[in-house]
Amino acid sequence: MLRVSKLTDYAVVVLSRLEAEGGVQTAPGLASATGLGEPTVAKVLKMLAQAGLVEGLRGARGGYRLTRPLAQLPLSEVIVAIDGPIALTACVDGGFGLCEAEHVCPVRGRWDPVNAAIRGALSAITVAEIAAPKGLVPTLPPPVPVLVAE
Amino acid sequence: MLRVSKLTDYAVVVLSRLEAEGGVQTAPGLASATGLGEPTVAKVLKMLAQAGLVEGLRGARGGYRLTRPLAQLPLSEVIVAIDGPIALTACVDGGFGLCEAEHVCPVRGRWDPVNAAIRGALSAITVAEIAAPKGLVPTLPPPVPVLVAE
DNA sequence: GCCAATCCGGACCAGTAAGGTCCGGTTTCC
DNA sequence: GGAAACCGGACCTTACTGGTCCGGATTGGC
Repeated sequence: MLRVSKLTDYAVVVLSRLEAEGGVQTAPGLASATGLGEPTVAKVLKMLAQAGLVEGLRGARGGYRLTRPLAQLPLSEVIVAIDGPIALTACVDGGFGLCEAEHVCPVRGRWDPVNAAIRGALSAITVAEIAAPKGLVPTLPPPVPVLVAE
Repeated sequence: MLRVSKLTDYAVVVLSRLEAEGGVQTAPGLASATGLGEPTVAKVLKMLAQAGLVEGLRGARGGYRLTRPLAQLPLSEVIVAIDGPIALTACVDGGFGLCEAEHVCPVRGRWDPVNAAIRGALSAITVAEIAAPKGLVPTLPPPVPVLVAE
């Protein structure tokens, strides 16, 4: 656990491609460019558009466009857009203790500082940093298939 | 997403109780003290024992004991003990790109710095900090049941 | 003015993993 | 010798992710 969803991973890839190419690009185009499934890419784009990280242009000749350069886009925003609010535990955030069974629920940990620390760490990293440091490297040289220790 | 499992939450509660009371305590005792299910508490304790965060004493008059004060126990260790290694995405860590389909997998993001940042943030927080800042507050005063906006 | 391309919003289903429980075995104290 | 407790699993149910698909709305081109 403590994972982000695959969609978030895809989002970074798509955003990276979006910036590398520049301009307006269609969902099918991005799908073939990234090698991901077309419906999946469309889903990711829709989520990013709802969050305002990309702009969707409808109609023929439509597509998606970045609203910000990736260097100004903290990773935390992408995660929030795809995975929802960053809260490590279920019953926190707002913290009125309104669990279903508040009087029974013994989990009175203060996870808020933890959440804040995670948010801080994730806000300090931009998508540009993890997308592709210097240009895209679509394929690595095939490594020697050594025996992988399980 | 980006959640830790409930077991991790329980672990913090159990550890907190373990330190508050001091000495050796049994799984059933901790269960009733925390209000959690007995098998669940036992499961958490077993995991913590395997990770060396608590010490299990077998036999009658057995139980569990802390191996370290909580102030010296970073939260990251608890998370690793319960949730496994901290790696936000599936195909990272070690990073030989040995996904099942490496030549197809377009996810070439560098998540390693992100993982490192998360680990750093989680290592800087001790269990003592989130467990119960000043003594246990087992029950909050019942808040006025205002209408909760959905 | 019609048609095609494209985004939009949702419903839908299969696979996986968390959450929680239970059982037999072993160790230790009374 | 018996009871109390830990140990190491297996087991099942539920929820959610991951991925696909469809009808509707919008816009540009012929």
